[in-house]
Amino acid sequence: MTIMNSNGNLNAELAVPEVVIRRLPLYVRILTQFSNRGNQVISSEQLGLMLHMTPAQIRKDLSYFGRFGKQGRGYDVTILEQKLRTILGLDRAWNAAIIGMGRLGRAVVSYPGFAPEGFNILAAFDTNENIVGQNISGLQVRSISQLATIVKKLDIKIGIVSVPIEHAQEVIDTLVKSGIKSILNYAPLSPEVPVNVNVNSIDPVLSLQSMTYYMK
Amino acid sequence: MTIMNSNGNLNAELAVPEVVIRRLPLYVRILTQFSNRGNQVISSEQLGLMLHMTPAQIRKDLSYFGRFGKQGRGYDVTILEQKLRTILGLDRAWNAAIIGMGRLGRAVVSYPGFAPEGFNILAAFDTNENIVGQNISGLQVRSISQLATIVKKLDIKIGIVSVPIEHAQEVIDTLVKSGIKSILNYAPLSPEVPVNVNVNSIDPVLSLQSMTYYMK
DNA sequence: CATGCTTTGTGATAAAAAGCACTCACGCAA
DNA sequence: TTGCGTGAGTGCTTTTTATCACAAAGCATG
Repeated sequence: MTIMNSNGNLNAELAVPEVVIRRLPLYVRILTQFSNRGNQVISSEQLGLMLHMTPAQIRKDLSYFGRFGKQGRGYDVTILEQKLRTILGLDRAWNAAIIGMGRLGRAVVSYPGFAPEGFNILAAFDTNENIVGQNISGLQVRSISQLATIVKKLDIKIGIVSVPIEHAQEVIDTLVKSGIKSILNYAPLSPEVPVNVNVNSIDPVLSLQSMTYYMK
Repeated sequence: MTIMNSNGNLNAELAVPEVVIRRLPLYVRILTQFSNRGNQVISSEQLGLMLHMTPAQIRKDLSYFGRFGKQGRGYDVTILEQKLRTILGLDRAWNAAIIGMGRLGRAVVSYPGFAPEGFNILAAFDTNENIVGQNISGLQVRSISQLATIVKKLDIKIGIVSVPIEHAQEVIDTLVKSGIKSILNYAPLSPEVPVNVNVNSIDPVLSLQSMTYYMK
């Protein structure tokens, strides 16, 4: 992609702030809803109302990637959705593997929200020999020793970590060694990873623990 | 609490930024680990290493609430942990109710991470008459029509929403009407709530959708 | 095809957050 | 006791993020 920066220099790809990237999926979600309701055009004001943000912020965010709107009119819902999906890499499917098939892991693989968005959990792993070999939600649980092989064979790009905290860092190291660059982590720790690896942690307890501050 | 601000005015309680509040539970977590390993003192540098943040930021964050450290030495692990727990309101237990006892709701109530941190899910609700009356993980599922009554009776302060997106806003409205001020939301939407109500959403799909941006 | 209304895209400005760097308190050792 | 090394607390600076406000573009209407 070629982007012109404010000095007029070509090919000086300006880094898009991570906060902006984290908001794009929200826009995609609203656009999908809007298009399902049959709307063809949406304004930054409408988007802002639905997401509780200012229209200016939405326009700024979008302006990092191009000019998608029409003055006096707004954005074409379908086109903008498609553009954002392409920018985010959501115009294709992504294969994932999950490590840790205890209660949490079982819940994650049975969660019906991933597949419709193109995230396919194709392999499940565990260290516990009692669990290895079991069939859970259509997935044959494999030994973690096979991770690297399967990652290559099935073109897996995302690792989902749902092991107890004691094993989490070790499992993450194994994922990194297998070439995984994106990790969704359910264990309550701040893992150590190389800079070129992306970890995103899901931690409902942290959410609760900050909410209580305001409950007095 | 009495705080002196930079102008020397007393009782001018300065608002603590929300980002700071969201980081405090991370500090608590590390302090607990540290104290379990038998360490008595920790420095902002050590904390920063474990959490991948600068020592200066940690000291700044803590300085919103008081002076807890000793120069040349660091922070007393136990004392700091206790102070932060008190600040966050974690020196007591909090009762929660969950609404939506489908697959996701079942996973949430069986998650063993809440109770040890003092978050007790004392009641479960659903709209589906086939589910109401069932006993799930020791909880008798009740009809949503009883929500307000039970919230009062059991002193419930937190609502956990694990219903499908179609019912989420409606359920959240019901929680708000019952006097709930803190909501942990698992449904993929940005809910509409009054300003005095706090919603925190857990959304693994959004995490994945922003990670894919960097996977190219 | 002019006029008015709407809404984008974006420099400029403001606000918020993070980081720097220095002073001074504390502990320890000689 | 004095001197040294360490690390907290904090004013100041820098960086990042959000908001403002306005020119220009598009559409509708007569």
